[in-house]
Amino acid sequence: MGGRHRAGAEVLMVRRIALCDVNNFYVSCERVFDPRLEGQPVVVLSNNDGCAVARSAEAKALGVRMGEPWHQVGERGRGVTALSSNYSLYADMSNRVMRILSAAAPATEIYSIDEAFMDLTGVPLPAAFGRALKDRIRQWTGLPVCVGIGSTKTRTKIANHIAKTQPEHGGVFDLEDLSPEAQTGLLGGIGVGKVWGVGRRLQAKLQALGIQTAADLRDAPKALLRSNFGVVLERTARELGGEPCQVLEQIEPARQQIMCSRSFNREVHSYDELRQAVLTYISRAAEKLRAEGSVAEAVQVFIRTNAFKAVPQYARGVTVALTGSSDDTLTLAQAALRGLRAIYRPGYAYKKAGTTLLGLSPKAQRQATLFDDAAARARRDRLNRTLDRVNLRFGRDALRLAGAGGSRSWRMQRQRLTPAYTTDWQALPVAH
DNA sequence: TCTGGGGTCCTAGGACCC
DNA sequence: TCTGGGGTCCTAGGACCC
Repeated sequence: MGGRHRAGAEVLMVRRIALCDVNNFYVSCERVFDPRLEGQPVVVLSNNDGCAVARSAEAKALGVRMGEPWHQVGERGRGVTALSSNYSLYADMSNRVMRILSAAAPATEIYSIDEAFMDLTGVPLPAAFGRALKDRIRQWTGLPVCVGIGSTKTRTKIANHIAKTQPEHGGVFDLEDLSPEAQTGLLGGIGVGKVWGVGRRLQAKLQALGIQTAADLRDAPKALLRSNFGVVLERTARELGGEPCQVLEQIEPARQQIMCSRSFNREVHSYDELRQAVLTYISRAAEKLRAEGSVAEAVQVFIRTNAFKAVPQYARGVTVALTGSSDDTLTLAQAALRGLRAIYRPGYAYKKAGTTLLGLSPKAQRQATLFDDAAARARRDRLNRTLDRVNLRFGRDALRLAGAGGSRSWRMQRQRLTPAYTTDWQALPVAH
């Protein structure tokens, strides 16, 4: 075979992307370690056991909605097992899945805790590849996944939706296997709100313009989409038609901010308790910052009352710039407290607080400031490393700032927490 | 009454995602 | 009684500069 033919074949090679995601991820993780939950209605709740953030098929069938506050579910929740979210378990299971995917595909983009895009361009039988992958993940981790295949990320998302909702495909669906007419028929049966990148607001506006289905969006005039909604939705429509606008991001881009925020389990009034919370959150954010080898140039703090309650409302945030970038817990904590003092007002019932680190850059490139004291900085680095090591070994917050408080009765509740089966020796499951 | 044009930077707000 | 947390990108508008 001559070189010219080879080149021709490459030009004709069709772009093919797969999206693999775990079904009802948090619930499925819990089921791996407690098989009695199999076939039962199960939900996993958000922090403070607030909302349903993952639902088994049985729970969905009972009418438990995504993001619904658990206390509002009422009768529909009868017989449903509700669990607190166990993030160390989910993160560990996620790593196992992602390792398998990365080893199997030529290129992978980890998109979220439970899904990844894979470049299958050049893979001869994409659907067969998807089925083999699905079986392997089930066998090696116990988790059920679905695989969608298409020529763009947005089409891949559609294909994944089909794989999940139409069981006859066995959990793997390749949109490109269909004829153009069949594709149009299929997209015509999918509501525009199901398209990746179309949320509730856009859905309502699009419907008002007569754009009801994924096919309608694909075929809508690009100029209209551009002028009414902007460039993002225009790209989504192009992707639906098979024109790639989003590439596979193989290298994880550096994060731009690190946030740590929590709702309290009760209302908090005093500055003292808010200070405890803010110091706890900024410590955690600083830990994440150091773990990824970055420094921050500003700290943002916010506090707010309960927006769901008819009480006097107050919500404010402030950004405090540092003199030079830092990853030092004490420096960041001082900045956070300066911000908190500026925004705190007595007389309100606070429900939530948070801190964000902004202006991140790699520590290796940190600019020295005029008042840099290299020796003091080195001592502080050692202190922070010790802090991180102790907390890794003895559990989060084993060593913490004095102002972060002892009892911390405002902390979030997780009353239905399952054991950290895979990341804590004390919690290893026992085989009988 | 008339009152440039264009660039950059920053922030706030709105939309989305999982 | 009880309503999550952590991110991204885009746009509009104001400040400022030449």
